[in-house]
Amino acid sequence: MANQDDNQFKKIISHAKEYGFVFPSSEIYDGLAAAYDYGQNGAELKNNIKEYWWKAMVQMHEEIVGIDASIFMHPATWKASGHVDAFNDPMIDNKDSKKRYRADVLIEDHIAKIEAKIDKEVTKAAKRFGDDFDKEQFVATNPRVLKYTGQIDDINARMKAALDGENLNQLKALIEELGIADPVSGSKNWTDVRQFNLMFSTELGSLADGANKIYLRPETAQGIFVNFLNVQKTGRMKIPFGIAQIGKAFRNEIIARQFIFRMREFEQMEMQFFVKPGEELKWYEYWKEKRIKWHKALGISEENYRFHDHLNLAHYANAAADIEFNFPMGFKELEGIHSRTDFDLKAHEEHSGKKLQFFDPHENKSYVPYVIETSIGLDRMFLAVLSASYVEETLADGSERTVLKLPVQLAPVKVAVLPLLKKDGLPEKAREIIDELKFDFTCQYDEKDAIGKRYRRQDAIGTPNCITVDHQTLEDNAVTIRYRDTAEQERIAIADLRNKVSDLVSVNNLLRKI
RNA sequence: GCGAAAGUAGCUCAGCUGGUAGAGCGCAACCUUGCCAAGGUUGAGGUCGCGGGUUCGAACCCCGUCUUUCGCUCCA
Repeated sequence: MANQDDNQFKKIISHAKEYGFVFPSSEIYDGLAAAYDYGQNGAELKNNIKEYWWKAMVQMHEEIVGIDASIFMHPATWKASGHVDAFNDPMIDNKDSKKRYRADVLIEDHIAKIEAKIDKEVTKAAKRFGDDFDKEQFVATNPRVLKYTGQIDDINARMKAALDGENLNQLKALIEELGIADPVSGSKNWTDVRQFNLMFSTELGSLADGANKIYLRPETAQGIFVNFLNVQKTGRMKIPFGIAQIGKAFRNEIIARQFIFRMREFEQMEMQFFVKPGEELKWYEYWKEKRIKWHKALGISEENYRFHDHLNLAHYANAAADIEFNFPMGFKELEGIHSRTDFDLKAHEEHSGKKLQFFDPHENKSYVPYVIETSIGLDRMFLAVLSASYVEETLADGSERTVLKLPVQLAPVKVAVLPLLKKDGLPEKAREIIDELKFDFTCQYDEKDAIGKRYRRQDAIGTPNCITVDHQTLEDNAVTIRYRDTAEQERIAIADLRNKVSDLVSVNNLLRKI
């Protein structure tokens, strides 16, 4: 099964390249790992996904507005958000098992073992002393326990010193000195400790003297939080309200893999919804519901989606769920809906010294709003749509075709206009039709090769409607419209084309379902 | 970063025990063609990933190197 899925994934990737959806980056220079470029059809599809999201979130909600924040942000932003510390993990590899660990976690696990020994002493003693047992006194006086607690304090102090001083050699020395072995292989054959900083840094200003180090944002959310006051004041926004944003983010992933699923440069579509404290879980449920509806409106088979509720919550969250999608490599996270409490705004208050609060006239008091975040990976959404649409099917006559059954509203090309023959004025008539339709739809003209071949070419890029001009068209101003999924045909007056196609492919159809 | 596999035309690949490149599809032009990957003619396109070595001679043998893909941590 895994093999077949793997195969399917490969086919989708090469189809994406062959038909101008996704190219490996800088390919003429042998490419750059895990960086990809969207081609002529990919860019259209991506834009259509963005449009669908933006309209569903911003246009359809009067209480939500959209912004477009800078990728560069003041370095203090990332102190406040916790990224400078939390995204700075010292890693170490075991050379025998090839497993990678966080160095501090290894040491903490070692400490936990010592703590377990203390517990054992306590349990033993409790048994021995019976009812008279005073645990606190025992722990404070028993020489063996004291020895253990002394060890723990010592290790903690040295680990803290090494981490604070970013002294990776000290960390490794500590691991070796404690005789920590890989839990998998039991081996003590370690590599050096290396720092994996998940944020990309660069220098602001042309002089790289090191004083002006800034980061490329690792998430778009902070651009929203730092503009909370600006938007609230200038837009006269009342709680509850939301701020939406689509934009690039950058993470120096150790392993960026699986096509466009995990890239170091990626695009997010995020919305932060500010609510009254105490009402966050109500809104959390509301947005979970809303967001899954957004997905399901696309008509992609529903068993491809599932919720995954987080049990272990991040320090800033009090509820979190992922919408997972059945990608070619299995169910993986596509979107996150998180109740982020007031963690971010509070942190920015502390670091900036500005009051990031909302004055509630009904309660006659100010408070820091709580935040519900919806955050979807645009590239992942693209991959979800693409992989769910890719179909190889056998037609009634036994011939095969590869067709992208994209949600028609997202298709890169909405209409292909094809003269049945490349003569007798049919091409001219086809051009006339395009010149009229191009104001409303992305169109493509094709006169090369036999008609069947042209249909298949359009199938391969997911064009929902093919319009064929024949000799009769010149007499009665009617054409044949052929539908992608069924290959069925219908005769229709040219004058009715615009409305007909619009009814079929308008994003409004999706928005009304949410 | 570590381990494994692979790099020949736009794509998929062939190329024998070393004798300096081929097929199918695709692409372009013309002819033919009345609706689901039709036929014909012609053409464009490759210093065989890169560097070195062995040899009279290397796509092929040897060494190195680069890149990509897949596994190991995390996440949108």
